[in-house]
Amino acid sequence: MATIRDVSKEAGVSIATVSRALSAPEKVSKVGLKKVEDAIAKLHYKPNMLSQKFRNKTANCIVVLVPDISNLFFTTVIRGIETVAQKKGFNVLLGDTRDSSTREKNFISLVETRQADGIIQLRPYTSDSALPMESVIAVNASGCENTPYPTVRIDNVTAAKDVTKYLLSLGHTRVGVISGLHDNPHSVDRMKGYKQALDEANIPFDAALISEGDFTMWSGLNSTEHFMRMSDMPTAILCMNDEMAIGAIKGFRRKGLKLPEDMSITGFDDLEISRYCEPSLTTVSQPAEKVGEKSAELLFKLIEGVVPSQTEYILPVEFVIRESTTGPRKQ
Amino acid sequence: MATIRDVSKEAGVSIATVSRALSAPEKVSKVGLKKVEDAIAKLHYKPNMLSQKFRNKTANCIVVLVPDISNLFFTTVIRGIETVAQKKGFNVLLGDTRDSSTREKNFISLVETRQADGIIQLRPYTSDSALPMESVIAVNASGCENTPYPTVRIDNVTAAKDVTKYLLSLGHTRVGVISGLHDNPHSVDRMKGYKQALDEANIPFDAALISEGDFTMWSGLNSTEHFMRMSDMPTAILCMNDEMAIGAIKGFRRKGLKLPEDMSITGFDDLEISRYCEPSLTTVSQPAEKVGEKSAELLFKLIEGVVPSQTEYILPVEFVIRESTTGPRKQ
DNA sequence: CTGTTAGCGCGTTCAT
DNA sequence: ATGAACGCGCTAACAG
Repeated sequence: MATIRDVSKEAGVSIATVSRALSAPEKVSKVGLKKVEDAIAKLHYKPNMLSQKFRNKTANCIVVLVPDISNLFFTTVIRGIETVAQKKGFNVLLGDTRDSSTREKNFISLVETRQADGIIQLRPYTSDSALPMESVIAVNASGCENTPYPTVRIDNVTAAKDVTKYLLSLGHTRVGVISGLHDNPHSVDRMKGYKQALDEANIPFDAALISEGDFTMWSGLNSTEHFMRMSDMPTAILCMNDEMAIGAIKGFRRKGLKLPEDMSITGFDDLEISRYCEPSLTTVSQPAEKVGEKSAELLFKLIEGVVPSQTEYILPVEFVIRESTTGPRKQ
Repeated sequence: MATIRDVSKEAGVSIATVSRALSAPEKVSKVGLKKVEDAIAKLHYKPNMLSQKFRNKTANCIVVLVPDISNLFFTTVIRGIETVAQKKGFNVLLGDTRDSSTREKNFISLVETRQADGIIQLRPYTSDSALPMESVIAVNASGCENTPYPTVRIDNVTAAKDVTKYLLSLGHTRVGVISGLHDNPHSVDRMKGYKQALDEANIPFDAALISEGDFTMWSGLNSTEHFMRMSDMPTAILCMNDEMAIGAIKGFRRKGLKLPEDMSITGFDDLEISRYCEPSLTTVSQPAEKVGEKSAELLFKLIEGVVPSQTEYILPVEFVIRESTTGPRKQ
């Protein structure tokens, strides 16, 4: 492993000249430059970035905290982050937390120990999330209401309210919900929107219409059991993400229901797959990649010490109507 | 930012003692340890890992080169890699190459500049992939036949052959293929298996039955146009991955075909979603997470300088029969 | 068990 | 335009 010293000897110049040739070539004479370049080529010299980082006290690296790397929504956000990081010359460290706070803490300590310069957290804030804001620069992507640090998010409440209103407008009066875990902030916000829509339509809230899932396809499928057992089944189900909606579709079909005639289903996220399922999914399209880009831009501003004009960005969503929703059957 | 020197002053001991207290506490007296611990707590000291890495000449970091981070198959492999890396105390840098060789080269140089200790490449080897093996420690996950460096893979040829044989055994005689790009090594290997099965059954190869896709759902859907225009359509289609199979299902359904009665479809990979589509997908289940784990274990051996007993691991696949295949309609 | 010393590879003064 | 010298924070000898 050739070092800068080896190059300087080979080129017959000082270390400082080699260093300058690399970082500020305009400050080096033509001949000097040539000698250095030749020596570098001959020795196959590559600067030791570990040393540079140490010297410059910057890791040029950010950590992305993701609860589940095999979740399509998250990976799309990550792609947006990657795009911006790339432009800035930063690397992205993968922090696959798997909902373990121990693992999360370990990744956070990467910043505290200078192995990374900042964090983007891809899960809604909860009070136990314990990001030590005083020692760590962080941005929350896909946040919720009341996130106490910089965040890029959508308006979950309004989005869920709009979906519910749409279902009501089709003539549904009993609208079921397959929610995420009840204490998940996304669940909380979306449930709030659902209730608001019911309220405005003077439809009483019925707890029996809520089935708690955990954002997985399996839990969506599983929830259909609950609804099928009801004597007065809902005619439409609002699912709090696309995965659960896909699971629900599978579940209802297995029971012999015709979709969407017997049951309207809506999702949330608009994964690419949702266009291809049968029936294709009516859902809320989140600008996942944009969320990633915006979060990264915000984080880099913070890292550079710029005080951003806003610390909360609410990105617009788009409600996409496809085949999985229709009016209720006439009794 | 407190340094080790600050701690040593605060504790009234030498720098070396602090260092030892951290890395080899058994070599420090109880009182010394206590003093150091108190000082650390008081100063909120966190060791500068950038410095440690520099000193130890190891980044404790590996790069995962992935063509597309929003591909479910890849992310599952990554999860396996992450698990093992975590155990080893290594971090995972995300190298989202997006099939750009420029980007790929940049990530490779992370190793050459000591920012990472090794690479796992999640795409089949091609001669242009240009991994400089002499200067970079690397493992290829999801490789193909004839990969010239350590690799963990499945037997694509046999797997595709088995799928084809299964379709033939159901009575299909015209079996179509939706392939990946024709020069993609996965496509090549799987096509080889397809042809072998035809050969053994004495069925002549018909180029008209091959439609070239690019492993995306969209290309799968698009390929159905080709088959629908044929006067003698195939009765079964082997898709070279699940995404294209899902796209194909959508396409055929739109044309009014009944699945699987009018057309049997098979996939490859066994994504989680494939269990939930309609009809659920008959496919080849790859041990994606295992592939990731095995690759990482192999890479760490290489990093540690251990000469592994094998440099090629072929992991078993499982053929999963679900609803998307049946015998051809009687004429 | 402890402290002193000498670098790791690089960038950056400050002279020349 | 160039070089000598210092130090970033830490670990690993060595000597005591």
